[in-house]
Order: sequence, then structure tokens, then C-alpha cells
Amino acid sequence: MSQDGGGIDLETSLGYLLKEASSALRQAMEAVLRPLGMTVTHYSCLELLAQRPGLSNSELARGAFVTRQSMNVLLQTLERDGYVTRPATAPVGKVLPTRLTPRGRRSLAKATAAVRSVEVRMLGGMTQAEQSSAFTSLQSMIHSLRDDAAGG
Amino acid sequence: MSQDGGGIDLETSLGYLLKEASSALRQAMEAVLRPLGMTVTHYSCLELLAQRPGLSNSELARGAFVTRQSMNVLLQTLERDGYVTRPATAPVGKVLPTRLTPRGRRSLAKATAAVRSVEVRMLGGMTQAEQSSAFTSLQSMIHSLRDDAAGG
DNA sequence: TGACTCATGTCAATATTCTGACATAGATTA
DNA sequence: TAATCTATGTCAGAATATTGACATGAGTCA
Repeated sequence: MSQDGGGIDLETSLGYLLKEASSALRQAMEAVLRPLGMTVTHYSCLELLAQRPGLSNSELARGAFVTRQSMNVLLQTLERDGYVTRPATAPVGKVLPTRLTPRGRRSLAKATAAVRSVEVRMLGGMTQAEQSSAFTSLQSMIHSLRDDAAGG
Repeated sequence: MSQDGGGIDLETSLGYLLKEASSALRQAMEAVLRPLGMTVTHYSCLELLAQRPGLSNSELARGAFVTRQSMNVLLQTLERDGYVTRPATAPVGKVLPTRLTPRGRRSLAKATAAVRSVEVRMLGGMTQAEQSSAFTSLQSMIHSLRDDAAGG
């Protein structure tokens, strides 16, 4: 309709569609993770640690797209429940490198399978070429948005 | 690296990239909306009402990707502050059609301009063809994820 | 008409995340 | 060395969103 000068047409807005897709993905992940007693952030943290052992609280926070305060709360729970371990004192600086315990690894294995099924489903209707171009497009969007200068 | 049988390689995962892009967009929107004293959900609600006057609480919730309970709290605040109006009694059923007040429209105008600048920036590095294919890809992902059957 | 199902609006309690703040450790610079 | 800047871990309070629950109204079906 009359998008010019008016509002942002949500029907054709790529930003809105991006949010819609992200929301659908999150909901699908929550659905398969819930039976495992795991939240998305919880899973993200474990998956990050599996791929990059020794990540710090702040690095995990950035990787899971939450604040370091939120990640800190999560890590304390995960540590208490025996999914991860952190040294009592920092080897260097204030950074506490975190690692998965065997229990954490076991827990992650089930979650990864569940999440993989979601991703496979999401990619189901796309050709390899489409996936490839979607990848490039998303990277482009991220790059443009990261060029600080908020006010323009 | 060794993604087979192991974890989900976050470096090459389209799902992770989707979350990354969505997070970057949200952060950029928060940055430009904050000076206006508005949150993203707050803005989304107003924008939805501008395009589809008379939307109900539940419909607004779905459009803004929050629960109807969360939207209800927001609407009560917006109504109290004079940005929207709702009839005291439902014209039909329990549905209360919500509408923007002149004040709500004024407030939205500034926000829309700010958000538009973010979307323009996001699209800056993409050709028209890329935007078009990104749109199709995102729609495909949403469609695949919406095909319920969570567990497979 | 009556029973059933579904969607809605709303209240309450809980959970999650964020903002603000502080002390500390390393790097940078003079 | 000393001052400054940046990044980190963490505590506390506030904002935000969610789950759970209930009553109500509309639609369906017998």
C-alpha cells in the first residue's frame, strides 16, 4: 500500500520477516529442547563450549547474544548442577575459562540431535544454492548493521 | 570442521546466522528507539495499529511476537499514557479493537523515521536481487518451521 | 436447546533478562 | 613508574516476558 512517507510496510519489510523467521526458529527450538529440560540460551552455552573449550563468561555471552550478567547467572546454575566447571581462581587476569564436564557433554549430545532436526527441517524447502545465497545475504545485513553510527 | 556426528558448526549454521542477524537488527533498533523512550515491542505495537487499525490484543501479540499477556500489560500502559484507545465494552465477543490516538500517531511518526533509517542501513550493501532472494529464503524457512510436528 | 471446543481478555506468580554499579586485572601511554 | 583506558566477573535492583489459571463469548454439533 502507501508505504511512501507513511509507516513501514510490515508485509514487505525484510526486517520484519527476519524477526518472524528468527521467532519461528526459536519457538521450534524451544519445543524440542523443552522435553530435555533445556532452554535455548542453555543449549547455546553448551554448544559454544563444545566447539571452543575454555571460553570465558563474557565470550559465551556474546556468542549466545545475551549480556554477560545473564550468562553469569546461567553459568552459576550450570556449574552448580555439574554441567560445566570453572577454576576457582583465574589463571590469567580475571578471565575464568569454562569447560564442559562429561555430564555436560552427555546432556549436550541429546540437545544437539534435537536442534539438528529443527535446522534440517528449516532447510528442507531450500536448494543448496538458496541456502548459500541466504547465508551471504544474512552476513551482509549483519555487516551493515555492525557499522556503528546508530543515528546516521 | 568435524561437524558430522559432532556438534552443530556455528560458523556455518544458517540458524545461528539468522539469530545473529536478528540480534543485530534488534540492537540497532533499540539504539535508535531508546532516545525516543520507546522499546521495540512498544514500537511494533504502534506500527501494527497504524497499518491495521482495530487490531485486538491477541492479534497485536502475535504480530509483535510476544504472548497476549505481555501485550496486554503494554496496552494498559499505552492506554493510560494516551497513545491508544480501547472501548470500555466489546462491540462483539470479548475482542477489544484498539486504535491509535493522535498522540500515538505523532509518537509513531518519529519512531518510524528512526527505524526506517536502520532498515535502509541494513539493506545498504545488498542489491535488489539479493534482497528479493533473501525475502524468498526467509519465507521458505518460516514456512518449513511452521509445518508443526515438532518432534518429527 | 445443551454440551463441547476454541479464542479472547485479564489477573497473579514466576522466570528471565537487562541496566546500573563496583572492584580488579591487563594493556597503553606518557 | 604512574596514569589512563579497556575488559572482565559479579552483585543488586528494575524492567520485561513467560507460564498458569480463570471467566466469558462465539462457533460447532448433536
